[in-house]
Amino acid sequence: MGKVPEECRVEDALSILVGKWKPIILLYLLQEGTKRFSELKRSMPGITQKMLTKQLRELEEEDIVERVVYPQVPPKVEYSVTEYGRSLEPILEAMHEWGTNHTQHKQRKADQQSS
Amino acid sequence: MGKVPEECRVEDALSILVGKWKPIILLYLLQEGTKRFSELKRSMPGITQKMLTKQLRELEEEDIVERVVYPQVPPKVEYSVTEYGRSLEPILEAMHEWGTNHTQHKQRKADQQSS
DNA sequence: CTGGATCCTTAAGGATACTG
DNA sequence: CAGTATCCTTAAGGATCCAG
Repeated sequence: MGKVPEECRVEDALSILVGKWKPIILLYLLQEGTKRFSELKRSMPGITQKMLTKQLRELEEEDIVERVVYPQVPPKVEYSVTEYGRSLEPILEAMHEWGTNHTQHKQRKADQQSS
Repeated sequence: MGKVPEECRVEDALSILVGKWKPIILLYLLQEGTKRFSELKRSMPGITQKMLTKQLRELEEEDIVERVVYPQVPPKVEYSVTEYGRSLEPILEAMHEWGTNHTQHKQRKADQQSS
Protein backbone atom coordinates (compact mmCIF):
# COMPACT_ATOMS: atom_id res chain seq x y z
CA MET A 1 0.00 0.00 0.00
CA GLY A 2 2.92 2.33 0.67
CA LYS A 3 4.51 4.47 -1.90
CA VAL A 4 7.59 3.56 -3.79
CA PRO A 5 10.84 3.99 -1.84
CA GLU A 6 11.77 7.65 -1.92
CA GLU A 7 15.39 6.84 -1.26
CA CYS A 8 15.94 5.07 -4.53
CA ARG A 9 19.42 5.97 -5.68
CA VAL A 10 19.57 3.56 -8.58
CA GLU A 11 19.09 6.37 -11.05
CA ASP A 12 22.11 8.21 -9.70
CA ALA A 13 24.28 5.31 -10.72
CA LEU A 14 22.30 4.80 -13.90
CA SER A 15 22.62 8.39 -15.02
CA ILE A 16 26.38 8.10 -14.93
CA LEU A 17 26.47 4.98 -17.04
CA VAL A 18 23.86 6.13 -19.49
CA GLY A 19 25.18 7.59 -22.68
CA LYS A 20 25.76 5.71 -25.87
CA TRP A 21 29.51 5.47 -25.35
CA LYS A 22 30.09 5.70 -21.64
CA PRO A 23 30.20 2.01 -20.78
CA ILE A 24 32.54 1.40 -23.67
CA ILE A 25 34.79 4.28 -22.73
CA LEU A 26 34.90 3.13 -19.13
CA LEU A 27 35.59 -0.50 -19.89
CA TYR A 28 38.28 0.50 -22.31
CA LEU A 29 40.01 2.86 -19.90
CA LEU A 30 39.69 0.34 -17.09
CA GLN A 31 41.34 -2.24 -19.27
CA GLU A 32 43.98 -0.14 -20.91
CA GLY A 33 44.78 2.44 -18.28
CA THR A 34 45.67 5.91 -19.48
CA LYS A 35 44.86 6.84 -23.05
CA ARG A 36 45.10 9.91 -25.22
CA PHE A 37 42.07 11.45 -26.84
CA SER A 38 43.15 10.32 -30.28
CA GLU A 39 43.70 6.77 -29.09
CA LEU A 40 40.22 6.66 -27.64
CA LYS A 41 38.81 8.03 -30.84
CA ARG A 42 40.65 5.53 -32.99
CA SER A 43 39.52 2.68 -30.78
CA MET A 44 35.89 3.57 -31.13
CA PRO A 45 34.86 3.45 -34.76
CA GLY A 46 31.67 5.39 -35.21
CA ILE A 47 32.06 7.91 -32.45
CA THR A 48 32.44 11.55 -33.40
CA GLN A 49 34.84 13.94 -31.75
CA LYS A 50 31.99 15.90 -30.35
CA MET A 51 30.43 12.88 -28.71
CA LEU A 52 33.71 11.59 -27.34
CA THR A 53 34.45 14.97 -25.84
CA LYS A 54 30.98 15.27 -24.38
CA GLN A 55 30.90 11.84 -22.81
CA LEU A 56 34.36 12.31 -21.36
CA ARG A 57 33.40 15.68 -19.94
CA GLU A 58 30.36 14.22 -18.26
CA LEU A 59 32.38 11.40 -16.76
CA GLU A 60 34.95 13.90 -15.62
CA GLU A 61 32.23 16.00 -14.05
CA GLU A 62 31.24 13.04 -11.92
CA ASP A 63 34.80 12.36 -10.89
CA ILE A 64 34.87 9.06 -12.75
CA VAL A 65 37.59 9.91 -15.22
CA GLU A 66 40.53 12.23 -14.92
CA ARG A 67 41.68 14.55 -17.65
CA VAL A 68 45.28 15.68 -17.82
CA VAL A 69 46.33 18.35 -20.27
CA TYR A 70 49.92 18.69 -21.34
CA PRO A 71 50.52 22.29 -22.35
CA GLN A 72 52.34 21.75 -25.60
CA VAL A 73 51.87 22.10 -29.29
CA PRO A 74 50.28 20.07 -30.68
CA PRO A 75 48.09 19.47 -27.63
CA LYS A 76 48.23 16.24 -25.70
CA VAL A 77 45.44 15.20 -23.38
CA GLU A 78 45.31 11.99 -21.43
CA TYR A 79 42.33 10.33 -19.86
CA SER A 80 42.16 7.67 -17.16
CA VAL A 81 39.71 6.25 -14.68
CA THR A 82 40.02 7.78 -11.24
CA GLU A 83 40.55 5.73 -8.15
CA TYR A 84 37.00 6.57 -7.22
CA GLY A 85 35.78 5.66 -10.68
CA ARG A 86 37.11 2.16 -10.23
CA SER A 87 34.37 1.54 -7.71
CA LEU A 88 32.08 1.24 -10.72
CA GLU A 89 34.00 -1.69 -12.12
CA PRO A 90 32.13 -4.45 -10.24
CA ILE A 91 28.84 -3.01 -11.42
CA LEU A 92 30.00 -2.81 -14.99
CA GLU A 93 31.22 -6.37 -14.84
CA ALA A 94 27.99 -7.57 -13.30
CA MET A 95 26.04 -5.86 -16.03
CA HIS A 96 28.28 -7.25 -18.72
CA GLU A 97 27.81 -10.74 -17.35
CA TRP A 98 24.09 -10.32 -16.98
CA GLY A 99 23.84 -8.89 -20.47
CA THR A 100 25.72 -11.80 -21.94
CA ASN A 101 23.38 -14.22 -20.28
CA HIS A 102 20.37 -12.20 -21.31
CA THR A 103 21.35 -12.39 -24.96
CA GLN A 104 21.29 -16.16 -24.65
CA HIS A 105 18.03 -16.06 -22.73
CA LYS A 106 16.35 -14.12 -25.51
CA GLN A 107 17.79 -16.50 -28.08
CA ARG A 108 16.33 -19.49 -26.30
CA LYS A 109 13.00 -17.75 -26.05
CA ALA A 110 13.04 -16.94 -29.76
CA ASP A 111 13.88 -20.54 -30.56
CA GLN A 112 10.91 -21.74 -28.56
CA GLN A 113 8.58 -19.44 -30.46
CA SER A 114 9.56 -20.89 -33.79
CA SER A 115 9.18 -24.51 -32.77
CA MET B 1 46.26 -0.13 -29.39
CA GLY B 2 43.43 -2.57 -29.98
CA LYS B 3 39.89 -1.61 -30.47
CA VAL B 4 37.34 -1.54 -27.75
CA PRO B 5 35.96 -4.96 -26.81
CA GLU B 6 33.32 -5.90 -29.34
CA GLU B 7 31.69 -8.26 -26.91
CA CYS B 8 30.58 -5.55 -24.56
CA ARG B 9 27.17 -6.56 -23.28
CA VAL B 10 26.84 -3.85 -20.69
CA GLU B 11 24.38 -1.97 -22.84
CA ASP B 12 22.10 -4.97 -23.05
CA ALA B 13 21.64 -4.82 -19.32
CA LEU B 14 21.58 -1.05 -19.36
CA SER B 15 18.88 -0.82 -21.98
CA ILE B 16 16.57 -2.85 -19.81
CA LEU B 17 17.04 -0.66 -16.78
CA VAL B 18 16.91 2.60 -18.68
CA GLY B 19 13.59 4.34 -18.63
CA LYS B 20 12.53 6.97 -16.22
CA TRP B 21 10.41 4.61 -14.14
CA LYS B 22 11.84 1.17 -14.71
CA PRO B 23 14.17 0.96 -11.73
CA ILE B 24 11.41 2.24 -9.47
CA ILE B 25 8.87 -0.19 -10.86
CA LEU B 26 11.28 -3.08 -10.49
CA LEU B 27 12.35 -2.25 -6.96
CA TYR B 28 8.75 -1.81 -5.97
CA LEU B 29 7.61 -5.09 -7.46
CA LEU B 30 10.62 -6.89 -6.03
CA GLN B 31 9.75 -5.54 -2.62
CA GLU B 32 6.00 -5.89 -2.71
CA GLY B 33 5.49 -8.91 -4.91
CA THR B 34 2.44 -8.92 -7.13
CA LYS B 35 0.62 -5.66 -7.73
CA ARG B 36 -2.31 -4.45 -9.75
CA PHE B 37 -1.93 -1.74 -12.35
CA SER B 38 -3.84 0.74 -10.23
CA GLU B 39 -1.71 -0.01 -7.18
CA LEU B 40 1.44 0.65 -9.15
CA LYS B 41 -0.01 3.86 -10.46
CA ARG B 42 -1.06 5.05 -7.05
CA SER B 43 2.36 4.24 -5.63
CA MET B 44 4.15 6.35 -8.19
CA PRO B 45 3.01 9.92 -7.99
CA GLY B 46 3.88 11.69 -11.19
CA ILE B 47 3.69 8.79 -13.58
CA THR B 48 1.03 8.82 -16.24
CA GLN B 49 -1.01 5.82 -17.29
CA LYS B 50 0.61 5.89 -20.67
CA MET B 51 4.12 5.79 -19.24
CA LEU B 52 3.33 3.10 -16.71
CA THR B 53 1.83 0.95 -19.43
CA LYS B 54 4.75 1.54 -21.73
CA GLN B 55 7.44 0.78 -19.19
CA LEU B 56 5.64 -2.34 -18.03
CA ARG B 57 5.23 -3.53 -21.61
CA GLU B 58 8.91 -3.09 -22.26
CA LEU B 59 9.85 -4.98 -19.12
CA GLU B 60 7.40 -7.70 -20.07
CA GLU B 61 8.93 -7.88 -23.52
CA GLU B 62 12.29 -8.67 -21.95
CA ASP B 63 10.79 -11.30 -19.71
CA ILE B 64 11.52 -9.30 -16.58
CA VAL B 65 7.94 -8.80 -15.43
CA GLU B 66 4.91 -10.95 -15.89
CA ARG B 67 1.47 -9.65 -16.76
CA VAL B 68 -1.61 -11.59 -15.79
CA VAL B 69 -5.00 -10.50 -17.06
CA TYR B 70 -8.14 -11.60 -15.27
CA PRO B 71 -10.99 -11.66 -17.77
CA GLN B 72 -13.60 -9.85 -15.75
CA VAL B 73 -15.43 -6.55 -15.59
CA PRO B 74 -14.02 -4.25 -14.48
CA PRO B 75 -10.66 -5.50 -15.69
CA LYS B 76 -7.99 -6.71 -13.31
CA VAL B 77 -4.36 -6.97 -14.32
CA GLU B 78 -1.55 -8.04 -12.06
CA TYR B 79 2.15 -7.51 -12.49
CA SER B 80 5.06 -9.25 -10.84
CA VAL B 81 8.74 -9.81 -11.37
CA THR B 82 9.52 -13.09 -13.09
CA GLU B 83 11.87 -15.63 -11.64
CA TYR B 84 14.29 -14.64 -14.35
CA GLY B 85 13.79 -10.97 -13.60
CA ARG B 86 14.98 -11.51 -10.07
CA SER B 87 18.46 -12.06 -11.43
CA LEU B 88 18.58 -8.31 -11.85
CA GLU B 89 18.11 -7.71 -8.16
CA PRO B 90 21.80 -7.86 -7.17
CA ILE B 91 22.64 -5.35 -9.87
CA LEU B 92 19.88 -3.01 -8.80
CA GLU B 93 21.02 -3.24 -5.21
CA ALA B 94 24.62 -2.63 -6.16
CA MET B 95 23.60 0.41 -8.13
CA HIS B 96 21.45 1.69 -5.34
CA GLU B 97 24.31 1.34 -2.91
CA TRP B 98 26.79 2.93 -5.27
CA GLY B 99 24.36 5.76 -5.98
CA THR B 100 23.88 6.43 -2.30
CA ASN B 101 27.59 6.66 -1.81
CA HIS B 102 28.01 8.79 -4.88
CA THR B 103 25.56 11.35 -3.57
CA GLN B 104 27.75 11.73 -0.51
CA HIS B 105 30.87 11.82 -2.63
CA LYS B 106 29.53 14.72 -4.64
CA GLN B 107 28.47 16.47 -1.47
CA ARG B 108 31.96 16.23 -0.01
CA LYS B 109 33.40 17.50 -3.26
CA ALA B 110 31.02 20.46 -3.26
CA ASP B 111 31.93 21.26 0.34
CA GLN B 112 35.60 21.35 -0.57
CA GLN B 113 34.96 23.79 -3.38
CA SER B 114 33.30 26.29 -1.09
CA SER B 115 36.01 26.24 1.54
C1' DC C 1 45.86 17.13 -31.81
C1' DT C 2 42.03 18.41 -29.21
C1' DG C 3 37.81 20.19 -29.08
C1' DG C 4 34.36 24.21 -29.60
C1' DA C 5 30.11 25.90 -32.27
C1' DT C 6 26.06 25.02 -35.33
C1' DC C 7 22.43 22.84 -37.24
C1' DC C 8 19.58 18.81 -37.77
C1' DT C 9 17.06 14.37 -36.74
C1' DT C 10 15.05 11.21 -33.75
C1' DA C 11 13.22 9.14 -29.67
C1' DA C 12 11.82 9.61 -24.87
C1' DG C 13 8.76 11.51 -22.08
C1' DG C 14 4.49 13.90 -20.90
C1' DA C 15 -0.52 16.11 -21.13
C1' DT C 16 -4.88 15.09 -22.31
C1' DA C 17 -8.96 12.88 -23.99
C1' DC C 18 -11.32 8.72 -25.18
C1' DT C 19 -12.91 3.47 -24.60
C1' DG C 20 -14.25 -1.71 -23.71
C1' DC D 1 -10.02 -0.56 -14.19
C1' DA D 2 -6.73 -0.66 -17.48
C1' DG D 3 -5.63 0.73 -21.01
C1' DT D 4 -5.22 3.41 -26.47
C1' DA D 5 -4.69 7.39 -29.40
C1' DT D 6 -3.05 11.99 -30.36
C1' DC D 7 -0.33 15.82 -29.99
C1' DC D 8 3.50 18.32 -28.05
C1' DT D 9 8.13 19.42 -25.88
C1' DT D 10 12.68 18.36 -24.85
C1' DA D 11 17.14 16.22 -24.86
C1' DA D 12 20.33 12.91 -26.87
C1' DG D 13 22.84 11.96 -30.54
C1' DG D 14 25.07 12.96 -34.95
C1' DA D 15 27.14 15.57 -39.21
C1' DT D 16 29.89 19.13 -40.38
C1' DC D 17 32.88 22.99 -40.12
C1' DC D 18 35.99 26.04 -37.65
C1' DA D 19 40.13 27.12 -34.37
C1' DG D 20 44.10 27.42 -30.91
